[in-house]
Parts: sequence; C-alpha cells; structure tokens
Amino acid sequence: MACTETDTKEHIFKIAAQLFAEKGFNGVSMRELSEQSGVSKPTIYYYFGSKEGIYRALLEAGIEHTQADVARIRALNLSVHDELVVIIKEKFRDCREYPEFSKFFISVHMSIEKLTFINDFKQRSDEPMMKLEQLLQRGVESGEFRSDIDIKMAADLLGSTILFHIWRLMESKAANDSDQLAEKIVDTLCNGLRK
Amino acid sequence: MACTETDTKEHIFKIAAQLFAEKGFNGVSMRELSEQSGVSKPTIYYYFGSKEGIYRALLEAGIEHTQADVARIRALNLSVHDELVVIIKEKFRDCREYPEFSKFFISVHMSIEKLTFINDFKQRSDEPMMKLEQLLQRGVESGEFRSDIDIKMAADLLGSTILFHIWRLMESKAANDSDQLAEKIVDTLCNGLRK
DNA sequence: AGATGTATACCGAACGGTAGGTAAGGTTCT
DNA sequence: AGAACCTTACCTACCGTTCGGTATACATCT
Repeated sequence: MACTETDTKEHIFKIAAQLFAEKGFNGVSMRELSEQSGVSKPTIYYYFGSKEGIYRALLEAGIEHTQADVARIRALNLSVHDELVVIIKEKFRDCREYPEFSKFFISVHMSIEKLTFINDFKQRSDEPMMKLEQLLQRGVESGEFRSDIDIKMAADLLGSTILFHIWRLMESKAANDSDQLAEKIVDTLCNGLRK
Repeated sequence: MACTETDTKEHIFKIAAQLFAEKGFNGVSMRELSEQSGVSKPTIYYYFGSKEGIYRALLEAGIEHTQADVARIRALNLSVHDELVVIIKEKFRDCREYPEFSKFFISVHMSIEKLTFINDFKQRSDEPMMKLEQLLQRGVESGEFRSDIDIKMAADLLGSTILFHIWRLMESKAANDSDQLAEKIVDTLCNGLRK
C-alpha cells in the first residue's frame, strides 16, 4: 500500500487519501491539498498530472493490495468458516495499518458521488462479493453449511456487514477488539437467531 | 415526504434531492440546480436561503417521515420476525414511491463526505439501529430467539444489509420483488447457515 | 579541472472559468 | 398599495490548471 516513488510523492499520496476520504473528490481543492502536504500546487501536478490522476493512483494501489490479500488467504486452505474469519480479520488489520488508505477506499465504495472515471473501479469492487458467494458455495458443497440456504442473500449479509464495520471502525477511532469482532460476525450468521 | 409549500418550492425540492443524491453536496452547483429545475438562482435562494438550507430541509423532511413509519409499524403489534419483515418491506416501498428522496437519504447515510452541518443528522441516524436492537431484545425476551445470541451483532448484520439492499435497489433500477427480498433477509439471519 | 548540457524536482504568479450569493427591479395577486 | 414571487445582471472568491522560471545534480566534452 504505497506509491513506490520519492518521499514527496508518497507524502502527497497519503495526505490526498486522508482528504479525499473525509471530503470526497469534489470537496477537496488542489490548494488545500498543496497546503496540507506542504508542497506547491505545481509539484502535485508534476507527480500526478491532474486532480483525477491522484484519485486514480489511489484506486489502483488499493485494488492491487486487495487482490493480493485475497489470493494469499485462499492459499491457506482453511475451512469456509475459518477462511471467512481470516478474511475479515485481515480487512480489519489493514484498517489499523493503513488507516488513511482504508478510509479512502471505504469512502469510494460507499459514496454515491458519481465520478465518471471511477466506474470501472466500482465494477471491480463487486468482485469481493462474488468471492464471498463462491466461498459460501464451497461451504454448501463440503457439507459445512445446509443446502437450503440462500447463498446470494448470505453473501450480501456478510459483505454489507463487513463494509459497515470497517466504516464504523474508521469513523470512531475506537480501539476495538477487531479479531473477536470478526469471529462474532461469522458466528452470528452461521448459527442464526432461532431456537 | 413533501415540502408542504408551493409548487415551485416542491419542484426545486425534488430536483435538489435527485442532484444531491447523484453527485453529493459539493458536486452540485446552484447554477445546475436552477437550470434543472427551470427557475432562476435567486428563486432558490428566496425559498431556501442557501445551498445548505436546501440540504437541511431535505434531511428534516426525511427524518420526520422515517419516524412516522417506525411508530406506525410498532403499533401493529406483530411478532419480532414479522415486524422486521414489515419494516424492511416498508423501506423498500418508500424506495419505489419516492425514489429521489430515498436515494438522497441513502447517499447521505452512506457517504463519508464530512459536511459539518449534517452531524446531528448522522447522530439521529443511529436511532434506527437502536430500534433494531430493542426489537431483537424483545425477541429474546419473548422466547422467539435464543438467549445466547449477540444482539448488537445481529442488529448490525440486519441494519447494514438493509442499507446495502436499498442502496443496490437505488443504483440498479431493477424492478426487484422487494417483498420477497425482505422475507429472505430476515429468514437467512433467523435460521443461520449451519446444519 | 572547468565549461557545457540536460534531467529532475520544485515554486510563484497568473489564466480562464465557475462557485455561492445578492442588489434592484418587474409581475401578479389580494 | 403592498405582499409574494421571480428575473436579469452582477459581485467576489476560489477553482483546476498552466506558464515561466529556478536550484540542484549528474554526465559529457575540452
């Protein structure tokens, strides 16, 4: 989750993530970004070309990071229940490790602000939900879950709850026990409410 | 879900909801709003005082509407399972009946865009989640649900999924069978996944 | 060693354009 | 006449972006 370039560029990158996350694309001005990062406006243009350029760079970095995460966890070959727990734990860990970037991604994902240039990102952001469905399907096939469950619905429940908790985690800087939280989420869904 | 004033005001109100929902507060200009609603800029200022004024008016109208909904449903005295289903159905119905306003509210609720003047709205928007917790608590007390369930977690699962589905409903104008969807959501949570 | 050339990293000032907002003045209705 | 409603014309502040430059550093030629 980095920019792999000079210090200055990386610094701008990080501040941009913070500002965009807080105020959205249209809420941040280049002047503000330049003041907050302590460089001149032209310097930002030197590195990123345009306002849109910074935003896109942030998106790209995030997508790459997420894809790597998912592949690594899949390779561990856990039970579905455990893989779900690990996926959620890993998401929460990212939030602690890269709060600015995590906050930025969740804001992009949530915001309705229609920015024409993030359409393909939004499309790619459906992939995690598909992965969840595949995972649950595997749970049914292996006998871990009942075969009468509605996989799409369960994936929605899970996916939206993960988003929601990341969002809440990012808003209130509370030092939650996020590992326990991850287990609770999965258990609550797996066990249901009924007697 | 109305403005209870003149036609012109109501018309501006509706267009504003559409635009804010699509582009966020900072993404909409007063010029655009005036062009789209077919009145001059000063007319908008005549009715709403400021850009912030329109936004606030939309928020107020929405809060009132939601509170009325919840109270009415509570008075029906249903089982917890059924009350949950009805609440969700009612939300979905609103989305069909007042798509502009529903889309606006969901966008406010979801977006991280920090607009200082909507802080008290965001605070009040926690109330529905609290209502859900109370409802689930009632379910435990009446014996409808197991006593070992994590109420907060279940409320989060449910609340975030409702938000998510409304959001999805609003994005893809698909004519979903939302009544069936409401039942599926509640059933999936109530019955769990495990064998 | 010193002069010259060139690339990188940055900045102050200014561009055309648009933002939110208003002053002043017509209509229309009562 | 006066209140309610709505417009044209205009304001200032700020927007994203670019221009024209500077400082440094390293390579090349003499």
